Amino acid sequence: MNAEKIPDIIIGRLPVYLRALQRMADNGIKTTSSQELGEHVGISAAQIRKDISQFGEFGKQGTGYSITYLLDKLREILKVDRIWDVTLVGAGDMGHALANYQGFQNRGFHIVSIFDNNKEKIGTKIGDFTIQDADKMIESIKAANVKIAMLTVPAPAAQSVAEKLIQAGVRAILNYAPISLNVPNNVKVQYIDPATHLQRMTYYL
Amino acid sequence: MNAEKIPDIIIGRLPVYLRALQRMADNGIKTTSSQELGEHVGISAAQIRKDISQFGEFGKQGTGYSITYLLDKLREILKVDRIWDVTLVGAGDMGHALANYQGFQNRGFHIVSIFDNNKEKIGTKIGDFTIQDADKMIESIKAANVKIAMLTVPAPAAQSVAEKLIQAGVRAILNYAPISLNVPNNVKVQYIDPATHLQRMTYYL
DNA sequence: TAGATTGTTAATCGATTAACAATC
DNA sequence: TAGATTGTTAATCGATTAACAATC
Repeated sequence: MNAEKIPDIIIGRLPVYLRALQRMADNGIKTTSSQELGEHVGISAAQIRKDISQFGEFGKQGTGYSITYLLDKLREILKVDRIWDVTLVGAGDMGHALANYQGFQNRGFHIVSIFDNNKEKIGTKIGDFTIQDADKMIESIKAANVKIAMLTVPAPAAQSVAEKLIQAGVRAILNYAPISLNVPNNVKVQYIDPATHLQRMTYYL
Repeated sequence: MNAEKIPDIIIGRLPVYLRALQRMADNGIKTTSSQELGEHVGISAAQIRKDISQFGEFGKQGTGYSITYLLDKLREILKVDRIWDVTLVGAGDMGHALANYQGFQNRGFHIVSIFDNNKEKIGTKIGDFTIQDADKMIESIKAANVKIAMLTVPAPAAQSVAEKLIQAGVRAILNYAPISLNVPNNVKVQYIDPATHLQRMTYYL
């Protein structure tokens, strides 16, 4: 792997490649080309080759890329060649949906705890999980050394909960609350807000 | 408004500005500056001024932007100064969460129908909605002239459902299925895949 | 060998930032 | 008037594309 700094925009495309390759592998395909992969993900072949070549020479002239080999490499680069523990804060509808989501396990993630501050929810179960008291969140996350959180609390609570998560050692937050979070440089945030995503499309209608 | 083509990357930031401004307005704030707004959303003041100025001169030197005026203008530009009908396809956990989501109404969207192909779900209710038979989807969407869909079906079904939606006149798809969709140029897609979003952050951990 | 496709370079294209005159 | 902040220009920075030698 290259020691130079890799632009964030490239890192952002790798999971898309990974997902498409995983799907090809599931379909029993052994080999692909930058051309073919590009058609699947809607990105130019040149860009895919350039992105991948930032990390090494993973292809072969004339034949393209071995899918399983490239999958291994991409997983290694993205550090999803392991299973990350994830905590979920906010046991509303969205929290329930994420807790029941089957797509995490084989993509590198495993939910280990769920927190809420609603006294009526605390102690009840979602699937195998017992909803825990948000007051115990910091110590519990610290003790379990969890670095990733999904945040599905109401917008007015999101910033203060995020600060507690960071205090507890969390370094990556998937934020479902419809609000921009203020976090230090060493903490990453990804935003999922359906209304915002829809508003990115209405302009073109 | 300017007649030149506005880059997609700028359009993508406007909903973020809109959301932050809406929040300021809710807090009773009347005026803001590019500097202040930038601190809220994590974008440089220069970029915010440049983005906004693509569409007109909405600020005043010395005082900044009137929040309600800028809100109106951004809503107009993004075409969310109206309510868009949205259909929801896939009545799983994620579909339920979206159906119950309270955040659409005051941001320009209104769910009008829910479809699924599971015979046991068809006819049952989610909130006020009766789940409809996916076999009736095309004609129903056509008749109602719905242009926006949220897709929460399993990955293997997503492409073929998307094609039916497009055939029915849908031009914007919010895709929750973990797969890249192949669509014509006149159709917009936004992707929400929690695992992909998480994988964009693990690289940095 | 002939054909295919990579990895990489150079050229192009586009986005961001810095700076400041204009002006409220 | 003095101070603040916009809108815009020019400079910088970064990303994408086209092209092709290398090579499987």
